[in-house]
Amino acid sequence: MTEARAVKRQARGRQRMTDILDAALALFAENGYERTSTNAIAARAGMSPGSLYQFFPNKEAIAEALSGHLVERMRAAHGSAFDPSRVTDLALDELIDRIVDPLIAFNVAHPGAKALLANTDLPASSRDAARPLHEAVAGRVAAILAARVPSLPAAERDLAAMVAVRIVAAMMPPIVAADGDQRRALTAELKKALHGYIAPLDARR
Amino acid sequence: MTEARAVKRQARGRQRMTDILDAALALFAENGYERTSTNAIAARAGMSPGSLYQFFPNKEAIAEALSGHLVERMRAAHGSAFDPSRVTDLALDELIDRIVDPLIAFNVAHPGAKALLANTDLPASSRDAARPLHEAVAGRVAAILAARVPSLPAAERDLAAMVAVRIVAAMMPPIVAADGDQRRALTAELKKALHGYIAPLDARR
Amino acid sequence: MTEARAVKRQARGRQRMTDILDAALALFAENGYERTSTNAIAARAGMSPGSLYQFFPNKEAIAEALSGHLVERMRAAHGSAFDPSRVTDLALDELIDRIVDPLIAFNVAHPGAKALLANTDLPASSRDAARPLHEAVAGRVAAILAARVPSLPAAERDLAAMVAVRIVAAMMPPIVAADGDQRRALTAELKKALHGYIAPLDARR
Amino acid sequence: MTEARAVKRQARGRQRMTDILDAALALFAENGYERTSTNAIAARAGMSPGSLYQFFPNKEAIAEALSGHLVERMRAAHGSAFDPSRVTDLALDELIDRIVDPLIAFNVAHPGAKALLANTDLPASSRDAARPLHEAVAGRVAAILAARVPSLPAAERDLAAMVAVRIVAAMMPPIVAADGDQRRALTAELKKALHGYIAPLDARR
DNA sequence: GATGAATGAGGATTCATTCAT
DNA sequence: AATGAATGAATCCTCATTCAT
Repeated sequence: MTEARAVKRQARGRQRMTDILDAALALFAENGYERTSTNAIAARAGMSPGSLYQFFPNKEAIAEALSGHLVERMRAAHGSAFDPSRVTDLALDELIDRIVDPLIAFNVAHPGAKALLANTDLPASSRDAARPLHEAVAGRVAAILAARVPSLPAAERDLAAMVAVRIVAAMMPPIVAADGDQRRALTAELKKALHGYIAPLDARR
Repeated sequence: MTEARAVKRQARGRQRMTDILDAALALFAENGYERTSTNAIAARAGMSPGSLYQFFPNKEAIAEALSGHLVERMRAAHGSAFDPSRVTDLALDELIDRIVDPLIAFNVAHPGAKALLANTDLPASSRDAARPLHEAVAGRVAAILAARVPSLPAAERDLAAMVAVRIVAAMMPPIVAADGDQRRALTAELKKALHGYIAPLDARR
Repeated sequence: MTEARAVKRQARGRQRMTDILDAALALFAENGYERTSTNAIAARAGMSPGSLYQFFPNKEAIAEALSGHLVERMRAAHGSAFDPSRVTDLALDELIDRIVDPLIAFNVAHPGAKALLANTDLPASSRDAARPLHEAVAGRVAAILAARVPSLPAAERDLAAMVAVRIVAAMMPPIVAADGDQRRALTAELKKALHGYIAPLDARR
Repeated sequence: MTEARAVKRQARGRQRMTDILDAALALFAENGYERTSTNAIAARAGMSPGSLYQFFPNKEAIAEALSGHLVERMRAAHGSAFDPSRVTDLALDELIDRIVDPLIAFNVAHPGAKALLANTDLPASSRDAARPLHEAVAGRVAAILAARVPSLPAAERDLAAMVAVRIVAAMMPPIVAADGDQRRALTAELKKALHGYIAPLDARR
């Protein structure tokens, strides 16, 4: 069947795209965006440069797609980790655990991610590769705040969510780089910081 | 006088070095380290490529010197801003104001600084261009904490200082980018976050 | 056929390498190694600078390959020119003719060769580009001497071969530069010089 | 006195020129002509680049002057070494000793000389930097031959002188590079070669 | 005369991208 | 669709030479 073949082709195409993104993630993390050549990405992905350009029109597009890909994966990892409807039942510390722990787990699992996402070393267009991700997480946090403190004005709430996310992002690199007790200690500090910042708001409910 | 001439020459040399660093700061901030060519730096600094290389042996050295330069300037801006001996007399909020406000003023005055200093986009050697700066500030913060809460174990204190500095650094880009009310609002949030994190420690004194 | 294509590709690759070496030989001979730019080599070879670097990792490698190439070609030209087993039957003058004439023919055919091979103007690594060639020829000469004068101690024989080769090399530039009667006259002198040097040794057999 | 001052100035000028040539000789010998920068020559000569250009209009002129300088020095070294009027009284071997030994002594004393003089690594114009020197020595040899074998046609005699000089030049590098027994052995071979070549001519007297 | 800072053209090399096969 | 050879603009850096002091 022509259709079956088309399906297979598409599947194969998706796989090759994923290969490219995986290769790019690894190489960007190792050497940075600029110091990674498209030829190197193609080679690591097991294809020719020409093939790579059948999936992405240029290097920048790879960075953009990669960041989108990571956002999705992180969203997935995070979203499934706790039940948003029960958010109001939880103690603040418990809530923070449920938000922060999966984020850390994800970043530990994809150590390249932070390198890419925290990065200024990107062409202007994808400079804020991290933004969609930040916004995705901030949106969740804002939603949670809205649920817990319905009286909080939207502007205040969104601002607080943004700040919280920035604090998390700021602590992520040393957390990922550390391990064992070090990582636990840093994680504890991050949670203290979040608690200190959010508790006054949370108290208003 | 030969001596007078030597003095003038040196002054001119220093000026040209500063021109280079200014040009580099501007261009690194605009386009990142890798996307900035040494020829472009020379042109922006009003000199030929050859002249630039009379002051710096290579591109990397420019980045390093620039980061050192910024660290010094920031240290100066910050250090002179308040009297460390009176640190124990101040209310925590007052203290936070005195630490944070000059940092923000400096970063606003040198909008390139954060781009460079927060940056991963640097050759390995100067990769952590920001570290000396972070450490300088963290050191000050740790000293202040030590003065205010002598009972605090050194390790705990240094960790807290590091976290505080990271929170400040994390909030700097949007603060610098914003202005007017926006900037004031963001600054207020930063201070709330610092307060929330530090108050429990500060209470132990 | 994939195989046919691969074969064709390889042939093309070899041709392009030869083009590069030919261009380099011509330009090195005209202007010397240092004054020859890789871009000029590429242009003369009818390709872009980038292509050149697909065949050689750097300029030095071109010089090395070129010298190897010339050595091989000269060895071929020389080696096939007379039958080594009959060496003992020949009169000395006849022998000298059979050695010298093909060397001259080769150098006349590749006027760049001497320029490159006699050359000190080379990066240290290929500085003695001429050595393998000298050694190749000296080795042949030594073998011939060994065959003709078995009683000759090896050290003496090798030394004599080296000297003979140096005499030949020393006379090559004017011989190549001259032509007609001039060249014949110079060639005759070279042969006289070789005869005068070797005859006493040869007499010992 | 103005005149005394002028004399002193000139002496000083000559000294500085000599300094430049010495520096150039050393550096050319170490790194070759192209890899030696005029700035390096000036520095080694203890002056500024600007001053160097008061004595020589460009780099090439330094090479040319250097070669002229060496020719003169070699001529001096050689010329004073034996009495040309007694040339006919000497045995051939004795004659060869008296010609060759001072040449070797000179080259050993100025190891840079051969590097420069044998060199193809020079801009076209001074490419044959060695020619004047070769010609100077060849002229002496021709004169000696003329004195010993008056019947020898001029053309034949000049050709023989040229060949003899080339043989000497060809053996000079290994002789200079060797030392002790090695050098003695190589020198002996050189003399054998000269003897073998010249004896038939010399016999005609 | 001397200085040495300044110049800027030029050179080796890399790499994002294209295109003939 | 895939390949990988080919491209050539762009990069960092050097150095012969000039010129204001």
